[in-house]
Amino acid sequence: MGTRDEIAALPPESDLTRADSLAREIFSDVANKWALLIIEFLGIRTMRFGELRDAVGGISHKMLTQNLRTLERNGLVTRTVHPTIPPRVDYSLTEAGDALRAVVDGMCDWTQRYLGHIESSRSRYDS
Amino acid sequence: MGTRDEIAALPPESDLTRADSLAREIFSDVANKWALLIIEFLGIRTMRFGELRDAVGGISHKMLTQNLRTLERNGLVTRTVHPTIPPRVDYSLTEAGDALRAVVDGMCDWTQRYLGHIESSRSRYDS
DNA sequence: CTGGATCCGATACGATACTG
DNA sequence: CAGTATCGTATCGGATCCAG
Repeated sequence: MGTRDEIAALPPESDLTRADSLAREIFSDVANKWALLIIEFLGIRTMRFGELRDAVGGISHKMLTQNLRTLERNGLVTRTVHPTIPPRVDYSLTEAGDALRAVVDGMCDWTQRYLGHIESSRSRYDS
Repeated sequence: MGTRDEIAALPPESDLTRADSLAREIFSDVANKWALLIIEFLGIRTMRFGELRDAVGGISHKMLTQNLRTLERNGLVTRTVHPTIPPRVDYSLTEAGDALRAVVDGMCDWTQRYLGHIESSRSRYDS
């Protein structure tokens, strides 16, 4: 009765189609360059603020603190302050953070694997 | 003779530590909210420009075209123009794009799984 | 319908200076 | 050493108008 076409034309289904606004917000929080890089490097081992800055590389003091605060608020990173002089602060992944790290690992692997493919695609496109 | 401590203090190893600037640039291209959402939805099926805009939701005309161009340039998305009136343009994932989609799927799963965890962590942090 | 161009506000980001 | 605050600048991103 003409409904087949309409069904076929319906919007697609996926986790994010069904997701509420909170899921979208979290996805946006997490799907950003600095947050993922921080997760990736903290996955190697617990690090101090300065170590993390050097490891990530190219991130400013301000962006690092800002992203670490968001990560801490979302419960992906724990912040341990040692009341010494000079102060020492250790950052490490929570269980949730480590689970995300596994995903980011996959993304790093993907980047390595398709590096050449992407490079040649770019030169083709730019010509 | 005292080198053990220095070795222990060396920067950590990881795919991204060894990565050259190109890998970093690609990672930055890919690790952004809109690009990942587009990849995720195109993974369901080939879509036209308008369908994709509706599916992603909340993305502006400008951001969609802009991100699609970058995705196309990097060889993650193919753009097929049908010379009809009105014009019809289909977007779909390449093999590289589909490989990335698998990673993004993992990220969507992660979001769903830790949604409650993150929500409670936030209220704890905000108090 | 798709897509480019432009204007304009929001915010991401870097540099710097200051505190404990 | 770690963190906050402030100031510019650059890029992000939305709204709108016009063209094929």
